[in-house]
Formats: sequence, structure tokens, C-alpha cells
Amino acid sequence: MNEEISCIIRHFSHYCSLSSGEKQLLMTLEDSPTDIKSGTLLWEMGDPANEFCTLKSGWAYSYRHLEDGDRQILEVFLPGDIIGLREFAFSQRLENVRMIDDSVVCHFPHKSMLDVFRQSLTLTSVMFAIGSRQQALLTERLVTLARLSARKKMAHFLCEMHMRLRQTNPGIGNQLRLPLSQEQLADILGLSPVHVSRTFTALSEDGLVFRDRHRVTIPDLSALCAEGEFNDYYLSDNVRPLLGEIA
Amino acid sequence: MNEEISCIIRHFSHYCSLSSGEKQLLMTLEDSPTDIKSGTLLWEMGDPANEFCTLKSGWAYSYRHLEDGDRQILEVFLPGDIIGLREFAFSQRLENVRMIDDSVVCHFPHKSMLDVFRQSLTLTSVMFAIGSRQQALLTERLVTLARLSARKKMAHFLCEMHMRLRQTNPGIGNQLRLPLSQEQLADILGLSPVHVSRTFTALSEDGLVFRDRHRVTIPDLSALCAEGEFNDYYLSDNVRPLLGEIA
DNA sequence: CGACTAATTGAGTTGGATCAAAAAGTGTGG
DNA sequence: CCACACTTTTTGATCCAACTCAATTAGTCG
Repeated sequence: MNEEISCIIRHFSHYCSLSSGEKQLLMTLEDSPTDIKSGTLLWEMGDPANEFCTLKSGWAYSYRHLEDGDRQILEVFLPGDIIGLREFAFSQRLENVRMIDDSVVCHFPHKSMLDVFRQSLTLTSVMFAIGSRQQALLTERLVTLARLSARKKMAHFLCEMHMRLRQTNPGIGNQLRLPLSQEQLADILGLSPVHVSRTFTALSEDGLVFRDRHRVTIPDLSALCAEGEFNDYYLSDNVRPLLGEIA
Repeated sequence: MNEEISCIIRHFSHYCSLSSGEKQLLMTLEDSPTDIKSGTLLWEMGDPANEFCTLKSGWAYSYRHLEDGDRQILEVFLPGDIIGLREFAFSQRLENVRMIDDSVVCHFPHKSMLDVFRQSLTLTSVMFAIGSRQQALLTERLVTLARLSARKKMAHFLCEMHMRLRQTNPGIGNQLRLPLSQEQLADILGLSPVHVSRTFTALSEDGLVFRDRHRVTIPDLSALCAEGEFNDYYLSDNVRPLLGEIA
């Protein structure tokens, strides 16, 4: 039960402190860690959906195809995230999921969720909170995609990623590894790859973002946040208020 | 405990059959029905968030403002929907909510959710399922906003609304009341009001949609679905699979 | 080093935005 | 029932952010 090795416990602890029984229960969710290679599909739309995965290490993303062949990336998953939570209520996968890095995932069946519900009010609440947070992320992206300029979209996305990474990994400073091609970035932001390149150049010229291959440096985070109309309330304010009620 | 009068029970029953104890528990969520006038703000961003609302009758929507004064509508709520589920994990409201019609809402505090968690595995699961479904709706809209043409966005949205209305109200035929101005429609679809008007005209000219004030007629639903790349899997396939497991 | 893949740069096009004005609805009080 | 004020929708003209197409220049890696 070493917390170092369980990123899901680290993730959940972010929401509230857990009893050792709860930690034990969580550990079972991270059973059977499986290696999975970069570029592999974890699952495809239409596949039967009867389990979640926790992402122990590596990055992944979910996406959809459109009729004209365009692709839209919906979510980027980081270590500690739960993949496939959205499909809890569905019998089929609603989206494709592909690994960005060589990764380790742990499978756990939907019906284990019922054990969680039965055994721990706290974990149930945290599960709910995680769902809420995911919705908040989606909502934020939606506003961004619908209304911001390419420049602001990029700025916003970089701020968001930096913030998310810093939450589990304080001390990353003003740097981050962003293992995404510009084509993938385009598919996240609803832009063309060409325009992503131009936008990156423009942001660099203005000194907001520097980039060397997959390393991104943000010299002045608050300036970039301002540029992207980014505000971290939807990432930070999670679930604290509820805790008192449970105890 | 007349089901006719409780739209939340009707809504939940959509996911699975409920015991009378569960229905009773749900009824408490619809306590204290409150009238609220069309155009009123239910709440604003930053307001303390410690309750949900169930929408007993009328329509509502949630939205956000951007720096340039643009507005993005995030969700349209129909009778039976739960408003503010997303903020379960937050202490502040993340979005504004405004009533479209004269409506009736019922308040229930977040901590009542804990009673639900404690008392009914089924209702807990359904709550989760509702969250999943909301995410699915958001995801679908995200793809739509990011990648489709104005024409397809409109078509998609109309199909979605028709489908959602039909779920609680079979027999609406090929008509629907759409109490939204073109400006609101624009704010939903990420378009300008002017372009919404033009797009409506174009769809009418092609015989896909007819409109008289707030009445919309869809002569050939499947044609409109095809036009909007609409597929109802994200609305229909809800939660059935789980039921066996609980029983 | 050669063969790919990813990123950049340039030129030309376009879907939807903006601005402005006219037309159609809606509502209110006399 | 009409006149006046206000809001919503439509139409026309112009503009621009981002797209597409195409060619070049890095990177990456067996």
C-alpha cells in the first residue's frame, strides 16, 4: 500500500483523505496492470463497454471521426486519470481511445463500481466528483472551441495542460513535456495542422511560448493565461466542501 | 406518489424500474416546488453551489460569457432534467442558468445526495448514469461545434432536441416547439444570429426543416439526421446493461 | 545515408463574421 | 382595433480568420 506506486490513490487523495480500507479498495481497481504500446488503440467505438481503465503511466487520448475524415480529440488522459468513465451508462464505447506513450493501464469492470458504491460513501462521492470535474473540463473546452480564436485556443490549452500536470506534479516549473504532434494538437483544438504551426510561431514571436520539439516553456504563465482567457477555477475548486458532510 | 406529477420519477424510470421506497426517496428531491419566471436567472457564476435543482416544468439553459461579450450556451434543460449536477464537486457555480419559460424548479441540497448514496444502490447508479449521459451530450456538442458546418450544426441540434423531447414525450410526431430565439440558437451553436437566419432559410429551401415562429416541423427526420451526421446512440443506449448486476 | 514523417512557409480561397438597413412580429395602452 | 415602440428576423455588401493546396525544410530512425 505504498502511495508512491499507486497513482490512482494519489489522484483520489487529491479530493480528500482516505482511510486505509478505502485505499485497499482502490488498490483493487488498479489490479492487473497491463503494458500497452504507444499508438495502440485501447478500444474503438462500438466495442462492448463493461470496464474502466485507470491510467497508471503514460498519456492517452479519446477521439471521434467525422464523415469527411476529420478527427476530433475529446480528452487527453494523464497518469492517474480514469478512462471510459463516460461510458458507465452505456453498453458500447462512444469513442476511440489511443495511447500516446508506452503506458500501463489497469482494467476494472463496471460492476466493481457497485462494490465501491456499497462499501464507501467517500469513494462514491469522489467518483462523482471526478465525473463532475471531467464535465467541467469538457465544458471549458466546448466554450473554447466554440468561441475563441486559434491563438486563444492554443494559449488556453497550454495553460490547462500545465495546470493539470502541476496538480499531480508540483515543481515542474514553467516547463512541460507535450508529447503531441501538431496534427494531434489540431485535432484537439479544431484547427488545421498548418494553422497550429503558424499559431505556435506567432505565440513564440510574442514571447508567450517557446518550444523545442516536445518541450514547451512558458516564460510568463499568467500572461499566457490572460491571452487564453484561462481561469483555473474549474480545475482547482474540487470537492473540498463536501468532505465535512461525510465525516 | 402519482407518477404523473413527478417528472423526475418519470425521468429516472427511464433508466430502470424503481421500488416504491426509491420513488419515495426521489419524491423528497422534488420537494418545495418553486415557480420561477421566464428570463429569470436561477443562479450566476460564482454563487455558492450547495444544491441541485430538478426542472419540473419549463425550459432553461446554462451559459458563460467571454471577454469580448460573446456568450456560449452550454446546455439546454428540459423538464425532468437535473440542473447543476456538474457543480456537485465545486463550491461555486461554474455557469449561469436562466429560465426560458415560466417554470417550476425543486431545490435539493448536495448533502441529500449523500442520503441517496447511502440508501439506494440503484439510485446511486442512476445518478451516475445521468452524469454519464450529460457528458455524452456535451461530448457530442463539442464534436459538432468543433468540426461541422453551420448547416450541419443546425441540423444536428434540431435532431437532438427532437430526440430528447420524444424520449419523455413520444407521439410528438415530426413537430416540436422550440422556444429559442435565433440569437439564443446562435449562442448554442457558436454562430452569429445572422448566419442562423440564413442557415434556417437554406434548410427550408431544401425542404429539410420548416419553421413557423417557434414551431419547427421536420418532414423527414432521417434526412435531417443524415444532413447533421446525427446518430442517437448517445441518447438511447443508457444504463440498461447495469441493471442485471444490481438485482 | 536514404526514406519517412513532421513542421514550416507561401499563395490563393472560403465559410461565416460584421455592419447596416429594411421588414416582419409582438405587445401595450388608448 | 389601431398606433407606437420595441424586439426579432431577414437581406445585402464587405471583410477576415482560418482553410486548402503545394512546395520546402527540418527531424527521426533503421
